[in-house]
Amino acid sequence: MPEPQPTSERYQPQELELRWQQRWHDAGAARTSANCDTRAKPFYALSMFPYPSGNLHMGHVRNYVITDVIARAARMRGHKVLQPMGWDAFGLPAENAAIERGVEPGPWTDQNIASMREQLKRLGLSIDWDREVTTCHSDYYRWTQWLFLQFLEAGLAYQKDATVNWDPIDQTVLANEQVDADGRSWRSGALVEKRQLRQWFLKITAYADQLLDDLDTLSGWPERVRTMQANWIGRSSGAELSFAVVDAGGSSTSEVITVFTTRPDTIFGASYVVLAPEHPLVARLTSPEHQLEVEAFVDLVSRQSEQERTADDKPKRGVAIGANVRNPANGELIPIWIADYVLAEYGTGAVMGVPAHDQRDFVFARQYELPVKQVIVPEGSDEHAFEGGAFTGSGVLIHSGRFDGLTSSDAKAAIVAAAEADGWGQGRVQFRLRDWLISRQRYWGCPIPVIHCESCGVVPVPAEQLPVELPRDVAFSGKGGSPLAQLERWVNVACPCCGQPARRETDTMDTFMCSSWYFLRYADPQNNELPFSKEAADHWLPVDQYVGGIEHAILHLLYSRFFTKVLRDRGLLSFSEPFARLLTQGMVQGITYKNPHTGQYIAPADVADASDPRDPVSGEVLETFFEKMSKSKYNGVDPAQVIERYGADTARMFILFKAPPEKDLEWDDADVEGQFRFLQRIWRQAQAAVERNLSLAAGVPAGVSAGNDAETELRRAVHSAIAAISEDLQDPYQFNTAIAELMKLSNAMASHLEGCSDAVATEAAGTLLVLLAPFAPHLAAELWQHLGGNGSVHEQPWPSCDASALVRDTIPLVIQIKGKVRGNLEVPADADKATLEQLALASEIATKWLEGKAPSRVIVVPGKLVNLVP
RNA sequence: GGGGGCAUGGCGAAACCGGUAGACGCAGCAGACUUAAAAUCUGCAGGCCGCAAGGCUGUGGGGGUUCAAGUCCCCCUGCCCCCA
Repeated sequence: MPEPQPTSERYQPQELELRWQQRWHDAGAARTSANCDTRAKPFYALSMFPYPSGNLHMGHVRNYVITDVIARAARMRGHKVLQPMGWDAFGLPAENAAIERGVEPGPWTDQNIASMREQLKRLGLSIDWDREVTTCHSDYYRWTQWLFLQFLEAGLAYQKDATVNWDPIDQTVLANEQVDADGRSWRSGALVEKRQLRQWFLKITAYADQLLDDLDTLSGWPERVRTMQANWIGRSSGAELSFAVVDAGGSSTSEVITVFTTRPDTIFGASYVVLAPEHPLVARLTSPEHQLEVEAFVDLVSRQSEQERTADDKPKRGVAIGANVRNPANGELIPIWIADYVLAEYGTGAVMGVPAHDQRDFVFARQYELPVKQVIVPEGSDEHAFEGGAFTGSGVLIHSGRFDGLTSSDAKAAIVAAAEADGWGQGRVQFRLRDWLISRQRYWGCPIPVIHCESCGVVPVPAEQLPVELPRDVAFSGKGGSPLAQLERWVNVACPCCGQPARRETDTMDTFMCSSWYFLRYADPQNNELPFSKEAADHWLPVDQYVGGIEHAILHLLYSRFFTKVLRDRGLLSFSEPFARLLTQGMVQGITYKNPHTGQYIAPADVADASDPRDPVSGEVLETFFEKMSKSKYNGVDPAQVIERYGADTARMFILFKAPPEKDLEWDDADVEGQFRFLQRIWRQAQAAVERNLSLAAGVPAGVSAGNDAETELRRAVHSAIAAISEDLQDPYQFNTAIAELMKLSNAMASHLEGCSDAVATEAAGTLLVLLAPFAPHLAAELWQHLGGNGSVHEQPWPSCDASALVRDTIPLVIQIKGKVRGNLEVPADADKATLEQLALASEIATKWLEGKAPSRVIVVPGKLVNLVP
């Protein structure tokens, strides 16, 4: 047994970290008001707030550690920083716990929050907990309701019938994610039915153009997130064209089918028209002899999901309804069909079938032997052969009357113009984006604050009566619809308008509503008059850096952008985009073992030899790979255990060093160990400095100069570390290389410290701690104190690079012969081109490789290389 | 099928604006210290040939531009993500 060393001589992260966390808490170090220097520029660092499951996992840790490093670095650079935290606390898990275990959602959630908050605090994050928000507390959701009423007043919230997933056994509505791939309820196992129910929507489509166009202003967002949003919004320009319905005798009726198409240039190729089975005209136009067949088909389709209906690899099915339309372009009579691949919600719920130039129409036409009429040929080529499918590209029109010979794009304009002139169509922009369905038939959500009155209709709950609180003591059976709807004492209420008996709305809101504005509440969390004051919001927002998972790249970010624009138009804000910069961090993956034959996942603890992983039962060789940590794969690593063993600083350093932030990160215990060793090494180096009586009482010394080689080398290491880390902490964030630079500095200290003056050694040690502070805040603070540092290391100004320390007298000049490196030449750093050329030509390398001949060409890159081309 | 991304040692990765590929770390090997081990320290390390000096080769594959390509352009393969 080795002698236990005195405490101060050993790195004991657990004790030290708890001590500093307590001290920071007592001093209010992370409170925004505490660093509220009015001259300082505000910086808002935001992590996506978590659902309080009760368990902190590594994905959270990565997210918050990244944000914390950014926040701490910003503080040291003189910003006043807002780094808040909160809880996205409504949602299904709490309600499921209520159904399964009879615990009330509210207290259950609060307990989870309490335990997760403690786990979070152990990470040493500089979060201002005074600004914590919890979406399921009425002092928050009161304002979610208030904001809903803003949407209602603006005409942006409305009700309409929509299809929901209905569980016929539990008599309840299911969310899409509660329906499995076979279309069965996750709970009852019943085949889920489609039902029409009156639901609340927000009119996000009214902002589709802005949401799309403003993506171009988000230069601080990853390109791929912007692309995903643009695709989701899906703006396409085309035309609505009207086809008059023709009766059995061949004369036009008053009915008209309007189709949406992005290819008006192909209208002469239309050989039929397809309605969505749900289209309102279907019932009216179906001929008596097709009645039975059509009804059966509509019924069949109603049981399919949208994905099944539109998937490319599924056969397209349909039936004719026994009526015809006249093609307005050429007067031809073509039949009306209904088919599963046409959706009622998209466009007009009707399309023209052009089999020659649309792949789905082509498949459909082949199946039902409908004519394929080619009207576009590829430019400069013969007619297209249709064995492989439709020709969907642009080309030149044929068989299109007076439009023959036009290119597709000219023809689109010409045909739309003709349609507009003759009254059978018009140009139109179509979006893929649909209005946002916010109704949930659930208890554990924010109640929609309206009252339904027989005489007054939909009446908003007056603002002064907010919040509409969720009732307590509710029975959760999981059956019979929303628990709120079954609670007569809560539902029955007097109409605020006329005082007559009325009924509360029993739907609650989609939790995305709560998370679409939480970042605004952080700016002004205690406000009792408004969700936030305009001054506070405009002061802190837009968020300078938002950090979170790519899984929110579409919905959460789109809804938040939508809220921001609506609130701007209501005069509540004066900016248009909530998040100036966005970092989407990669997943944390764990090592995963799987038996390739049985498909079973094996826990790493059951694998005896990691270098030859085998099934503990059968001895079969296992597949080894990295996958997102999850319980079912037994590949999770518990942050609490890592912190207990190595401390939060090691966990932070490992996560930041192992991979660049936006890439997936493979958890590796050996690398964690490596980081721990690195921090221990810094500890020892600092102890050596203490023993040498170095002191940081006067801060990191300035104006230090080098007198010998060791000092020159060390100062160069110090200042190139400052330059590199400063760079790595700026927009493309590269925490992994920043930590590599810290390691290089530590290595340089190990090699040169002995030969250095106290001044140079102190500069190096002090700078290392200051640069380390954002990454390993506890250790940096501790060692700063050991060295007698004045104040907190976290309040030190970010160091600036002394360019003179980087200057070299000589540099190694690379000599290339015809682009291949053949050697180095030590040359004066300031030598000009001509000198470099002479030195290179005179070198042994040149003599050897040019064999005495003069080069035909010489390229000189000063400071780098000379390339001699024979 | 459409859109986007990625591909570099045994592994994670680095490489500014085209200018010495593999920084930094993990794993590994050798040495020092130790009775021994651990820890620590020092050194080696893409591959091939060679005792060595040195040479050849090398960033998924093929082609191109250039004095010079991991980096730019074209084609192909594989993997991942999003949308259908």
